[in-house]
Amino acid sequence: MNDLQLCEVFKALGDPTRLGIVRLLIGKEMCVCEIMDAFAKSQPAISHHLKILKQAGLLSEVREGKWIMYSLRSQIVCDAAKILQTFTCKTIVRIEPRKSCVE
Amino acid sequence: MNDLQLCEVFKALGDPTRLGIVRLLIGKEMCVCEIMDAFAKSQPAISHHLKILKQAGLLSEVREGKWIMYSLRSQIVCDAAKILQTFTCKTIVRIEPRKSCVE
DNA sequence: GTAACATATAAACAAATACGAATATGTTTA
DNA sequence: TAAACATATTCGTATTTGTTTATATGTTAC
Repeated sequence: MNDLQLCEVFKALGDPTRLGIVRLLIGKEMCVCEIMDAFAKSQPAISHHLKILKQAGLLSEVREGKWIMYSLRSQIVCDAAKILQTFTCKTIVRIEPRKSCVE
Repeated sequence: MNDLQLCEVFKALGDPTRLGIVRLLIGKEMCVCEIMDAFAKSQPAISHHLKILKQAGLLSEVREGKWIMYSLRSQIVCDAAKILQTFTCKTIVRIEPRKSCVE
């Protein structure tokens, strides 16, 4: 996953409704009407958020008759979490302001 | 960290410039002029992004003379990464569409 | 003190985003 | 076939966001 994709994942997760949808989908798949019931949002609004999550690679969908079942793509979540972990570094290397700042 | 704070962290990371700033600050602190040099952005633009990252809890700042040194708050990054990890779940629990969808 | 430097803030604006209403598409059932 | 249902798409609007220009604030050097 490159930084642009990672960024898209974070942007997708950076909305309360979408973070809620992701939480809702942990460990199970759900159809749109079920997801809708969890939020005070219109059906097109939910559809819109699902599209953004899907484009970020966070969701996959499978049609089952009348319904379209959405589920979390755990691998993507896991990848993003792992990369975020690598941002953690306990040792702070104190450096001086660069020359051009000082001169 | 509650979901709203988590959301704010993800939103902050969901911009290429800000993700770049965070990457830049891994393991070291830097002043604004140094951070500026890494991006083709104006000083106010960088200041703005730093503010958003700071508000999300991702950065801390310390003034040192003329300069203000920014550094990553690893604990916040670590917390967010851990929560994201908990979203990962290998077992998909297949459930049927709820009654009100079917009737 | 004043000048130069580092950074923040304000104002203005274009672009992106979230949303609802209306409509379209695809599926099932009768 | 038509009707009902589940979901997506389009469109218009209000809001948010990223940006630049101009200005303000705080610090150091002279």
